[in-house]
Amino acid sequence: MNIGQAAKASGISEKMIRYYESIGLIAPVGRTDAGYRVFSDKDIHTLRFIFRARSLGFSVEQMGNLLALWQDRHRASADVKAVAYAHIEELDNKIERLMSMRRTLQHLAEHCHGDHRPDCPIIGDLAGLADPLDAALSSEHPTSPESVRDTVSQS
Amino acid sequence: MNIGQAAKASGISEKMIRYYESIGLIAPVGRTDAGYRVFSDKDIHTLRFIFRARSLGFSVEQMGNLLALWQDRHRASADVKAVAYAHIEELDNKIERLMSMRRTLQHLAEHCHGDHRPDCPIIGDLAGLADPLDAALSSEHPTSPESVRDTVSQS
DNA sequence: TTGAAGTTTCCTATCATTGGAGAGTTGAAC
DNA sequence: GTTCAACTCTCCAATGATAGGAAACTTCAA
Repeated sequence: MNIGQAAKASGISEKMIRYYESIGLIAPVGRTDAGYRVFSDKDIHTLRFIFRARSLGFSVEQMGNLLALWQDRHRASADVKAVAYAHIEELDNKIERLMSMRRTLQHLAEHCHGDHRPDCPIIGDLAGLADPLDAALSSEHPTSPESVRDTVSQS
Repeated sequence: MNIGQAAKASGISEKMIRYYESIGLIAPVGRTDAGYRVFSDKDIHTLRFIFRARSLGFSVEQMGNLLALWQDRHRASADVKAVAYAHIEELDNKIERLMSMRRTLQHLAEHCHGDHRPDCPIIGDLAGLADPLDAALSSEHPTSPESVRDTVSQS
């Protein structure tokens, strides 16, 4: 099997297959006399393993660990589980960070008129107004850099 | 104000301030005769704006748009709102992708014995078994590359 | 005057991935 | 047999946001 077929069969691009080989995530595969890579069924299977692990968000380093565990007949499932839970925790952290951003932004956006007027609590928050919602709802002037700077330097 | 003080006051590292200047996100600031950057109150305020936008997950490009809107006294709040909602959608996509990974991984991990035995539905799933949970729960042999390959090539 | 701390620019690296250039190989049609 | 398209090879560069370091220069206080 050539690299093109291997890419199609595994879901991993040719570029990435070469890359994974270059960084040692996968062992160097066979070569023809002309230097073309030759992929065995086992190689393809390893690539599919990587494809699935990647789609679960595992990093290259974690995939290396998982591959090692996969190839270890005497592994303890507890070790695999530990890698999985460590990754779940990472995912949780990322999710929480994104959801926190989302909450803040949603809250600000909900209170933005969204019309032709310049006043906007979103800009107000970014500009660092103490209470961007109130400011936007009550102020008569837009929250542009100059006006904000004035406000700030006056305080 | 020197760059060190500006970094402390804004929460953005010196490195990143220079970077933001180099890519044109912020205009070049003043310089002393010796070439040291000099930050005005307004510059600091812009940096804080960027700091807050970044902490809400906006990309450099989006921050450029937001800065332009901020500096535009005649902006329509609808434009700001549109940028915000576009970003919320991006956040939603990222969150959903991560949560999907989390769900799958959690499901697999819950069914992993987590003991000294090698059988593990997590590895089984990565290896591409049709039903990794069943396979892991019922098989007598670990799901190592060779055994999987045999299984696959037999099918 | 000296020395530490601050600043400058420039180069490098990260992570995972994509793109391209230039050279060589394969395989099928003519 | 030649030709031509499709494929593959290696190497180099770029992405986006950030960090680290080197070498040279400036500032400021002791």
